[in-house]
Amino acid sequence: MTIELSKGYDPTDVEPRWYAEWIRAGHFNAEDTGDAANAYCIAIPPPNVTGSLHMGHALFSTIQDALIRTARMRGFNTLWQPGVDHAGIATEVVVSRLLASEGTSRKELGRERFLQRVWQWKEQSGGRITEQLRTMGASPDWSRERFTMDEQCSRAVREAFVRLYEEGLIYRGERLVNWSVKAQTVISDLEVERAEEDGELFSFAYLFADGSGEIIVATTRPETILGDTAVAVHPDDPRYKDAIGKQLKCPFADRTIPVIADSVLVDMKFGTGAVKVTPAHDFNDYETGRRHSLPFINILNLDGTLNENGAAFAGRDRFDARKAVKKALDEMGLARERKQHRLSIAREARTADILEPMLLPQWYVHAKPLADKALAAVREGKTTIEPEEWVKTWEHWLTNIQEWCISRQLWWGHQIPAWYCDACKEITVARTTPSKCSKCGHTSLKQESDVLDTWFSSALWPFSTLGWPDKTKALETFYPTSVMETGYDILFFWVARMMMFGIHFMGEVPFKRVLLHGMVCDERGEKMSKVKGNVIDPLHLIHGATLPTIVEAASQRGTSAEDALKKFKQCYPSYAERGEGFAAFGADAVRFYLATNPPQATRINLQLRQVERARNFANKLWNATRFALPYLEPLFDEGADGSMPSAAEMSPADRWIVARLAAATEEVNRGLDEFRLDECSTAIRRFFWDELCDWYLELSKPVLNGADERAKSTTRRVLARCLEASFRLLHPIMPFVTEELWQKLPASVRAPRANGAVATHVCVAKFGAIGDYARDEAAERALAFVQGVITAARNIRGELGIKQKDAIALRVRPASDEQRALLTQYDAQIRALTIASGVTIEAPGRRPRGVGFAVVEGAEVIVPLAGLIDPAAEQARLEKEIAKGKKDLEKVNKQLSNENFIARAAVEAVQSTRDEAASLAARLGKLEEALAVVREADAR
RNA sequence: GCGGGCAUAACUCAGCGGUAGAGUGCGACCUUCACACGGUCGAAGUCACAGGUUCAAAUCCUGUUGCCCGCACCA
Repeated sequence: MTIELSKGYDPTDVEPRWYAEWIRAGHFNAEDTGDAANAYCIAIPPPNVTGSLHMGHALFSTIQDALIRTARMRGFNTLWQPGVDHAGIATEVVVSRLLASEGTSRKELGRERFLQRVWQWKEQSGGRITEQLRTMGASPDWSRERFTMDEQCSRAVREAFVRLYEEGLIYRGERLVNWSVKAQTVISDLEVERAEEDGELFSFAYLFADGSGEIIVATTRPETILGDTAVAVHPDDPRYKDAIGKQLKCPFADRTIPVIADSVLVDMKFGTGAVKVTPAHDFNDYETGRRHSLPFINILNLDGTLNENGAAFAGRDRFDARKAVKKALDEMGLARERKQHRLSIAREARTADILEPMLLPQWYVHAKPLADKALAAVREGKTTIEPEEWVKTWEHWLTNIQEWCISRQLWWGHQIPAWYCDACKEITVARTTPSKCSKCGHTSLKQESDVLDTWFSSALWPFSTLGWPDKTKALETFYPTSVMETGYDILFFWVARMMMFGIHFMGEVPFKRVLLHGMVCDERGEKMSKVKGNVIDPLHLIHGATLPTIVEAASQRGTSAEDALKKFKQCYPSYAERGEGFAAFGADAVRFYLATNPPQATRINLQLRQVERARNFANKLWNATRFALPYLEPLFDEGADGSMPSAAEMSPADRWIVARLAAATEEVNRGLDEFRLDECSTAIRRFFWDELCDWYLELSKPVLNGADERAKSTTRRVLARCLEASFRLLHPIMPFVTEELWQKLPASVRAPRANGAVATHVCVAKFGAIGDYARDEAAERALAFVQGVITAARNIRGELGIKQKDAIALRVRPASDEQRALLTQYDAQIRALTIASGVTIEAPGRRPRGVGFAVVEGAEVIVPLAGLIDPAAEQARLEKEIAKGKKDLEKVNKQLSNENFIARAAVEAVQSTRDEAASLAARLGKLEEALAVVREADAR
């Protein structure tokens, strides 16, 4: 039987096939065994139901899938818990837009019909991302997919809310919150996006009520004058000493406000040193208001218009009112100065609406006691955070924890299970809809219309998905989960809150390790956004796309093709200059590329050429296998022995490659355990490409094509085993190509499952473990010599410009019997790889004239140049070598002449330096002798 | 303002106490029967700057400069 592979690897053909096959085989399914010791679990950071795959998802799915696949191959009962969250604001925005396009609105439909509509939208177009994760090769247990709004998660949310309320950790209170007029809801402090923008600082005068003059204050929001309840000055400010305590006239209302002294709010050096105080519409003023017991005057309606406190401006929109107030002050002769001013503006992320601080009753979680426990858990090592740079940030945030506002004025979400009694106004909080008031027994109850923050349900995710509040077998098996892997940017949003709730409700941390990754940015390090026109769709990299398609997807709708292309080229200069689209690089390539980035990087600057490089690596795997398969034919026979040969049977090259495999296996395992996928990918790439392909395959060719059947059999098995082992090591990062190629190998060389049973797929074959293969120092030394001779000869060829077609008559003078034997054994290989007509073993004696010369491990490599090139060219090359050798030797000698070094450095350090000096000196001596010969020849 | 991080080859980044590494890019040569998505050879770095600790510092400490990220402030 002969398996023929096409010349190049085509991921588009391979990837979908294997995904379907894995699912069919049920390999991703976990079991609720109750055996926690053998369980491995990661709860997916649930993507938004509105979302579609972006680079961030591609990154997390690559990392988590690699960890999950490794654990599965190692024989753990592995659960990657999938699901999406309901994304309160985002979903309402999406569906509201849809409704607007249909000429209707949320309000028009009413709560019930609106929610029906959202569910309908969710069924049709929500959760597209879970399909896309399949394209990435992600291997969660899809049979357990959860949604934060499904029955199970909703029950957990109600239970959590009620318990926290009963424990006094949830309360309703009136505080200043960030109100979004456009989104019609409050948002939490964490979700506020601040940016510097240009604005105007407007100054005007407050007149004293007694007519004794004025105080000038400045503001960027003149309409808030209507809510002012004081003007503050610094108590130490001599300018205003007499003003303190006096009353000022409100320009638009029939009331007066006091001048107060406050050293916290007022910076004497800023502006006039006097500040208007609007406690109901500014966070600092709010605190000031509380300190001085000032009245809180709310001037805004929820729709952003001014309310009855807005006097003449009542009913006008906040921004109209601003203009009108300025004009009015102008007309009253109170306006003083206008100047351009940079200020930081708070906006809501989804709608870009300017947020208004407003005084509204909301529900809060009293976070402090929960945060203390989360803090302690990390300090006590119950949960580790990696990379550890983030621990300080974690500590800082949790020690300064703010109350968590959990109510949102949305319809889409978990409606708060609190009921207000019409009769006594008391609040009844209950798991199921109560029939009467818990206080007065009245039956006229109305449920709180607000819903909970999406993060509230997400915070329960690691255990709500496993069946909490019931005591389930799944919880017993998989809680605490093994790892939480996510972007550092949601350390607070999510990780901290999961920790708080996990510890509180489960009595145990929700995960043992927190692994954080960075943000995928464009080539220049800019965050991806449609505004910048630098968004890359991972699916375009996977399936291929033309440049116009890529560019169109990169930018906002409505951007001209020309502009979009210009922006794109700026963001990806090194790639865009080619003017090409993407070939279908495949999910494996995208994964491999993403895995090469170290986890400490807060930014991963997308290098499109590197994705290409990763694709090339897949092709390399393919072609190495394509080369090997015909030679492996005997291993396909019934009952063929595909075992790894014993060391005694193997040649030095065989032992060497197995030793290198052992090293790679070690590095890959270490990399995985230390959350360093970059080191895994480097190690496996180096082993496969630089060692297996560049050396072992080349050295094996003469053996495989030769007549020595025993050597052939050994090499065949070593080669097959190395390929097989490589595919297993690489599988967690490049699942598709490794599965495809592993399946093509003879069954006789394929590893079984971790439990010894036959593995039908590489995705369940035993993962390579440290100790599976033997290190072999003698073989490494031997091959260093053989490779050294070949490299030296190639170097002479290359530097002296010997033509490829010209064979050299290589001569080597070995420094030991071992070297002599290796030269004989690898005669064919050395000839082939250096394009030599022969390798003559040179007896000791005088150096011949007219040769290229090099020293390798004490042996002399001699390349006669007669008839090929002018031997004089060798002089320059030798001089360069000698100069380099002298410099190295000088450095080492200097160190050895330092008495302190000899006396104080570690014994091994001194010895290795001495050895180094000796070998450098010997080498230099030989090179100098060779140079002398060249000069002599030249002089004649 | 407070806190954190980063400065290493043209680019993107590893290395974090014992003679400077990778990939890309660059230059030269090669279509040799796995792969041009390839092969061989080569050029390229006072490891930001200034001090200190050490026998030894890219690596540890201090300071300076320049970037970046949080948090706060910006009337």
